[in-house]
Amino acid sequence: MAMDRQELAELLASMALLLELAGENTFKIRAYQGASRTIGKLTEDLDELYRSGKLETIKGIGRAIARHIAEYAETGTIEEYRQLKSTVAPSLLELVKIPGLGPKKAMAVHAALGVNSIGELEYACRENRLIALNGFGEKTQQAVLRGIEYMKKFQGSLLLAEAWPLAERVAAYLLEQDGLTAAQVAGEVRRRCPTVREIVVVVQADAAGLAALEGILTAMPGVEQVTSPETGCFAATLSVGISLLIRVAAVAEFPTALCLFTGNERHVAELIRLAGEQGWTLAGGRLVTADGKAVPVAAEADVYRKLGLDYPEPELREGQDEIALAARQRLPVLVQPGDLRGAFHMHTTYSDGTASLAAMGEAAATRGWSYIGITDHSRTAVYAGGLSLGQIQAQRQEIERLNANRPDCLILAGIESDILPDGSLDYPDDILAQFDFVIASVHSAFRQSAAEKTKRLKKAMQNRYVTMLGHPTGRILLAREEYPLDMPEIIQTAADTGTIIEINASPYRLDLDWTWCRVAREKGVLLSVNPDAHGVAELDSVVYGVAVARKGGLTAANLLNTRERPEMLTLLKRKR
DNA sequence: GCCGTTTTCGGCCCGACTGTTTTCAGTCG
Repeated sequence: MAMDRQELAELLASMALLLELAGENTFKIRAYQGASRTIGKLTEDLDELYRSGKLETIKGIGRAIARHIAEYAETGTIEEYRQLKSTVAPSLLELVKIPGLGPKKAMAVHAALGVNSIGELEYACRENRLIALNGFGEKTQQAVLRGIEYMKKFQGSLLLAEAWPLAERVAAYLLEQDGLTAAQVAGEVRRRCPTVREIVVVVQADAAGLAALEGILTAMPGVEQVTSPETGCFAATLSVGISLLIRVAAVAEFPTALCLFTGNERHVAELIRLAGEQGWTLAGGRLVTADGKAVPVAAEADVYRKLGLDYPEPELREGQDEIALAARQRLPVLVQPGDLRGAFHMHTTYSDGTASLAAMGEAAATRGWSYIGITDHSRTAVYAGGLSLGQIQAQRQEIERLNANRPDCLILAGIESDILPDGSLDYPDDILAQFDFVIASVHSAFRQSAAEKTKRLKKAMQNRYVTMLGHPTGRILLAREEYPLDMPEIIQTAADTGTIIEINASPYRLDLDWTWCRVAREKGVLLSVNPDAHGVAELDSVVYGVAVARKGGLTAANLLNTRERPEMLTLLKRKR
């Protein structure tokens, strides 16, 4: 059986963290970190290297780590990892997740104060006990408290990319049970919200199915504490930490119930108000006329039709202007994943990606794309292996070779250039001019004021070689707040300068947020759904970016990478 | 733990930022 290169890389990285928490020497830790990176980015066949006994020819892999890899190849695990894990206090692994608390400080509070959990750490802060420790002070204690607050805020939420497949699994599981004849995901997941607090599934059940449901849920893997707050409704906590809500509908009521449990509160209130205007009631899975007759509803779209509305896609049902648009037959025709002709913003083994340039091109072609834009990191991003001037040349030459051999998917040579604190880029214009396109992104000096940051981004967009603005707000969902920014002014500048704004489709970012998409659209700003892929599989993140675009009411015409190749190439050059 | 030799140990990778410090350690990207 072939080795899972990514899993092995993660295993080695975990060993590095465990060694750090075990107080091992820095250089040993670095060796494991380096080996992890090397394995993650390896382009040669790892199994072949193992079979031929050549693991140690890889730079950064010596005798000890080669032995670990061999063990992994044979057994799928590494014994020393298991031992390390058993010697390091599990609470330390919890504590290092707090932003601002690294391994050293986590070890200090654990060793000196006996802190064994995040809760205990918070208590110790409130008791003012951290400031007594060496290297700690008032500000560090405050920072730790802020970090804890921040973590708490995100407890009970999952990324869409985690919640979506989970919700679909729950629905599929329920559908297999006797007496349950339909099950569909509703709520935040169906609306494709970037983060999800509650999974909602609407099931259609007969009387027997309803009676059995509590037992079915209790027996479901990953479910804790099932309650039934009202008839036809079951609530549970999932072991992943978010809640699950099951809404039961009778056969004739399923489509209406699905509608009522998909839209957000404002959307549904608006529907109920519209029904009320004609003396009807909309509740409990039924639409009832003034004289008490149930309006027949065979599908969700019928609910809207009976109320005089076009069908709004679930993503739009956020109680913005979608009802008004639906009433005037003015809903946008939302972009779909199949509309994409290619993608920009992806990394290769030249910087911090895990797949080679050739592999990314191959993967794009198998997805039916007719172009991709490679953007490795620029030289300021030393931590991410940013490209030197020499590497830029080498990469361009390789791209030209690949393009000569593979005309179906054109590879464009781009760069993700860092926007420096003063708004200039980290290559001079004559270098930038050599790229087919440039994505400009912020990766440093996050703590500027809103005014400084806005000025910084505006200056970058005013550079004629900056084709796109990358992840505009810098947020990491459930981990890092977006930095303060005058977003309307940023969007206006994009419009004025012809800069394309990225919808970063990484499920950890989804940045630009969907709420700004409509503003961009109204200003005539072109957007691009960019996977920000660091490996082949992450190219499929575009699905999440398309979800953002759809939620923001965008059509295929609002996006760059829905265009056929010639038009796309023209648009890339329009600032130059 | 890895590397590279001037063959058997000594050095190993970056820069900004912050906070706790009198000269540096820890964290982060």
